[in-house]
Amino acid sequence: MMMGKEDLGLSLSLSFSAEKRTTTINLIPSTIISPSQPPPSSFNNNYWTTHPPFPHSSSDMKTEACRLVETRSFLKGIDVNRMPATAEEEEGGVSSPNSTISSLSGNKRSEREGNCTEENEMERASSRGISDEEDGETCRKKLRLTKEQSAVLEDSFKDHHTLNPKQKLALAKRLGLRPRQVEVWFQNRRARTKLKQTEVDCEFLKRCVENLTDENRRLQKEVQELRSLKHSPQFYMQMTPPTTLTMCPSCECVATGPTNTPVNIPPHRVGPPHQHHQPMPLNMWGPPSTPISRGHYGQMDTYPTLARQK
DNA sequence: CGTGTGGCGCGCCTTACCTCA
DNA sequence: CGTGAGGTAAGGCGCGCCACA
Repeated sequence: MMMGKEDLGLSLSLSFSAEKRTTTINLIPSTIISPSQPPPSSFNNNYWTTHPPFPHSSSDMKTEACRLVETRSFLKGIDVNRMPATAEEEEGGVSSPNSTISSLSGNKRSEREGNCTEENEMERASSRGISDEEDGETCRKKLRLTKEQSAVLEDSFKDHHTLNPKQKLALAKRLGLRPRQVEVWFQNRRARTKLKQTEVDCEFLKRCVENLTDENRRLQKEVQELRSLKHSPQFYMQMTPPTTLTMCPSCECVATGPTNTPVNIPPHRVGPPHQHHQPMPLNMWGPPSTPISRGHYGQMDTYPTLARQK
């Protein structure tokens, strides 16, 4: 259901061609995933192909690598995520497709606030060894997931980047978390993933810019050389007037004068006499009358019309 | 069948907390 | 021990989708 939105994001992300998108996507697993972490199976799934990149800070590149380090600290603290009392109640409410979370998010704010102020918070606070006084002051207490919880969530994330209510409930129950916590974790995880994707895409774009700049330089240099060649008298003397040159639009063979005798016939075109189409004038000194794709240019060392004259 | 409404999940941005150097 | 930076759980808000009246 969110795919539409994500697809929209994709179109917003980068104005890549489809090919480039593919290329970018292929870059991801090796760049994003920390060396100690195998690429998640979901990379082949759908996420990367449907999730767009956006420019963000570069700091998040470290996130994944830091995750392992960071989880160290999880074990240091007390397990603050014991199954809250309300979790069971929430599960009990799952009878409709909307289920728990729906009922939770139905009153999202009140639910969150309610959880914060009542027994959940009490339990969380007590599990962290926080006194009641502290607990009463602020309802927002940072909960750190344990290493095991994070690992399970990561595994689950590899399978699917979104959870349906049943999966969420099951996961929450398994981890001893509130469904809302699981939901939040997945939301944040998706955000982190997207951030990293953006980083990769930015790098890719940078390389593209560099390559294009280089190529632009090269082409300008080439134009310079050709211009100087053009003004060389020796060059003129060896040439028939450009206006007499014609090229068959079909086979692209160059013919000179009214005889239409093709010159410079490519080896692969040697064969039965070719019926040339209406010859088109070949202007050697200006740009091609019809745009030529980069790919076409890329196959040649120099400007196409001149290349044929060599 | 088109329309208004409420529920729900998500993305995005932000805040608050936590850990570490 | 204090402090700033970085990471992350969670809050808030808006949006789109869907079911239903």
